[in-house]
Amino acid sequence: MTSVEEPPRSAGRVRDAARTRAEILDVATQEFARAGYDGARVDEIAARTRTTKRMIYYYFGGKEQLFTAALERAYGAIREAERQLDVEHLDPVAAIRRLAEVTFDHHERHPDFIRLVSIENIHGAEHIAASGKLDRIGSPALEVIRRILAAGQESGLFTADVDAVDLHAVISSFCFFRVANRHTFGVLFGRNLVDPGQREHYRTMLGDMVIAYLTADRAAG
Amino acid sequence: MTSVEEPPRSAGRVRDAARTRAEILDVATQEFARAGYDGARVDEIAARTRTTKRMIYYYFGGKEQLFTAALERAYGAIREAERQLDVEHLDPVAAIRRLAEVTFDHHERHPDFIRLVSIENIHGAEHIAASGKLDRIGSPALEVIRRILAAGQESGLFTADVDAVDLHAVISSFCFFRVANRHTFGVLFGRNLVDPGQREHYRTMLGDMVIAYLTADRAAG
Amino acid sequence: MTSVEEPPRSAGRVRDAARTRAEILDVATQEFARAGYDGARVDEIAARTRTTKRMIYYYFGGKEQLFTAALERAYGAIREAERQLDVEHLDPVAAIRRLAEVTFDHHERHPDFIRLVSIENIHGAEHIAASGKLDRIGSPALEVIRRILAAGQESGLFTADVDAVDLHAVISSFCFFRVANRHTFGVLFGRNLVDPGQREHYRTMLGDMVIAYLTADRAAG
Amino acid sequence: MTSVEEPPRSAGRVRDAARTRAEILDVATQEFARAGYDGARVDEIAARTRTTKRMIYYYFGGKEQLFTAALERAYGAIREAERQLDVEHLDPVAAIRRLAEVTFDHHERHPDFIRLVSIENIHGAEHIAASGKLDRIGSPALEVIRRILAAGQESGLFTADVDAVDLHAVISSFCFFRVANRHTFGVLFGRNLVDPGQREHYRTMLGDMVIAYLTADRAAG
DNA sequence: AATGAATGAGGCTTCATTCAT
DNA sequence: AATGAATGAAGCCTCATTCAT
Repeated sequence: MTSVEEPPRSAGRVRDAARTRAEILDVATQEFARAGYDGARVDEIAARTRTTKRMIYYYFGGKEQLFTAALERAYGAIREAERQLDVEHLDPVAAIRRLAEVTFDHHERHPDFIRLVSIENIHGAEHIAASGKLDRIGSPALEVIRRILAAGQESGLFTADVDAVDLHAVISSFCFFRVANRHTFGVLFGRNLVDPGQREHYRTMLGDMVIAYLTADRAAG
Repeated sequence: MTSVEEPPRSAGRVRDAARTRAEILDVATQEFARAGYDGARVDEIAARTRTTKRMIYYYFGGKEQLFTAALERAYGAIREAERQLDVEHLDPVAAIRRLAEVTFDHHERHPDFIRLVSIENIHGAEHIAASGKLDRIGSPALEVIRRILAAGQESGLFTADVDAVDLHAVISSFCFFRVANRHTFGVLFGRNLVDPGQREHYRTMLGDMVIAYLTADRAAG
Repeated sequence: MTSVEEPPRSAGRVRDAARTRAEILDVATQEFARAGYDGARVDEIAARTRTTKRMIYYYFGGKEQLFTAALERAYGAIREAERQLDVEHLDPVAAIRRLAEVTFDHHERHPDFIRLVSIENIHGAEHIAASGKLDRIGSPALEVIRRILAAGQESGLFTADVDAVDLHAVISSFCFFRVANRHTFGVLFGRNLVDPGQREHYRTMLGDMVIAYLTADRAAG
Repeated sequence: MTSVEEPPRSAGRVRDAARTRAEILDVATQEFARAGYDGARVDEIAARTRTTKRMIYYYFGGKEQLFTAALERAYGAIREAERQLDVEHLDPVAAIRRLAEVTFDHHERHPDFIRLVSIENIHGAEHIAASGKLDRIGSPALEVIRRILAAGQESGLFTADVDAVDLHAVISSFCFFRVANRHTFGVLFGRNLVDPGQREHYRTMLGDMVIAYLTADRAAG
């Protein structure tokens, strides 16, 4: 009755360990995002987990390593999303728009990731600098951008002088700001940047802006 | 006995008090910017001041109020910079470019303000929401943008469908991201967004992009 | 009715602070002596004091500084005892015997001091080395020994080749060992070195030995 | 198939087990000596061993038993050294000097043993008291001392009233103090008691002192 | 108006040990 | 006989704040 498919006898524990690690990482991400690095409470993370505080230290070593692990996982997710990007069949304009939308959507869907990155910047990026996993990892999107820009510039559609990393920065800026600064922006200007009813508006606007920039006749400025 | 010319007897003290307040605020801004709200240490702020920790409580009430005061002062500075903005004599394109540059320059010059805003967003903008001084204060830039957009749209130079707040968000996004996320961006992509040698490049790029967006033929997208 | 003798109004607090410090030091000495540096519990020290654990950190800074302070006070006490030493009027033999007795008595009366010194040696004397108060403080007894030896050697009573520091080491050895190693010695040899009934015996023995050594004809060995 | 010459199948393991035990004991001795009983870390001991922490519990039961085992082995070594003592052919004076030298040399060569004994005394000798192996084991040296004293007293060379255990205490005092308290003594008096260049000096001094004491005319004191 | 002294509450971490095979 | 994974209990310390003039 026990099929060969079944995991070995110790699998239960092993799977539990992996699940526990993942659970800790989930809760830690939320807690760090909620209150910042120093504001986050290891006790609180433990309390919202099926394990104890002790286990956090057993699995991760400490608060700092836990934060780094949460950051690594979050960056892994966006890299994965970018890796899924399939724009080879699209013309340069559509491809860039698609790229902007994927970036937009990922930021929209992962506000905690955005907060983690904000927090990491408050701390001078010390954790990713020391991570080894993230140091100079770049972004799969970059290679895609490079290919699209080359194609667009070759075909004469795009202005020739745009750099891939700069373009990535421009796209990220808007996506990031819209999520990261939504609170102060909302209070200051009375406008909710992440209002679902405005999502399509901003998504289009970003694409429009990038395309306009890439196809503009610089002499016009 | 005391002529009207004479300052009141406590004037020296009063001026000292004002100076002390300002000094505390300076140091607090740096300390909060350095380590985030919870990472900042009241002891550290006091140590780097000519007063004692007790005085911080005497003048501001507590850590939270001190943070709010620092934030209020920082926002006051950028509003002041925007108020200096004199673009009435410029054509819409030049005016928008000028506005973008002023915003760019202010962000460049006040990285601590940027960090304070990042931190405030980590905390859901609770301090400015409760501030009274900042709540819905908006931005002097906004009125300027509205006027420029109206002129540009009327003259047919600008595409008709751009909103002033949205444009402000776009400009702020890039200026903010470049400073706020320079650490993670630097480590991840090996590129220093605030490299002085690239400052003019990015300043121009922002203007180009905004102008391109405003003058674009949307049908092109 | 309140006489001028009375302490100023803030004296109560000040005296309380001094008393509290002293009380903490008393209890800390006992606790460190009881269990060694790492075995000692800050919580336990606090519990046996009229203050809280927090006050220990307020007054001393931490466990390590508390240990150092206890050590400094204990060394201060023996130096004071040695400073009381008045042997100028005695002949060299009686003077040396008196010195040995004072040393013997101080060790006898301060077993906690002995333990503190044992503990400090386990830790490589790092605390006194860093103390500043104790570093190379030497001992008042040393100068006394030097004078006695000089007198004794000059008069021909003492063998000429004995060094003051060496003699101090010899005297201290026995006094220290008798107290510090009484537990293992007792279990191993079934003899209580600090048995009150044997105190005079050991006190005399030490003097006899030292005198014998100082007055011996080395050729005899 | 298995000849009688062959070790039993488990011999390899058994020998390994014995070697592992010895290795653990070596490292434990160093670690306890380094930091005291409570300062020593089971993790550290395990890390410096080819086994795991779990094995320490498997072989010894716990930290306390491990300390006891280390102590037992160290005491076994000095007892063995004393057992090697061959002074039957020497005259009483030479014999006593030889005994003092052997004790001196053993202390010199086993500073970790000295530290273990210091630590054990900090803890009231509770481990050796409970050991069974060490309780009232005395010292082989004692019997030797007794015989030498008897011979020396009988021949009139030695003063009659010296007890063997007392003499053992005197000799041990100096040997022990010189090693155990070298750190505080060094810092306090600026003199290194275990300076190799002074070894012979102190070795001779101890012998001189003991002989002087044993041969002295008590009336002199 | 200004301040030195004191403090309650909670933070992160690490220890020796045992569970479960 | 031997072991990898897990853990309860407690450790030291530091934080923002208030007491009491």
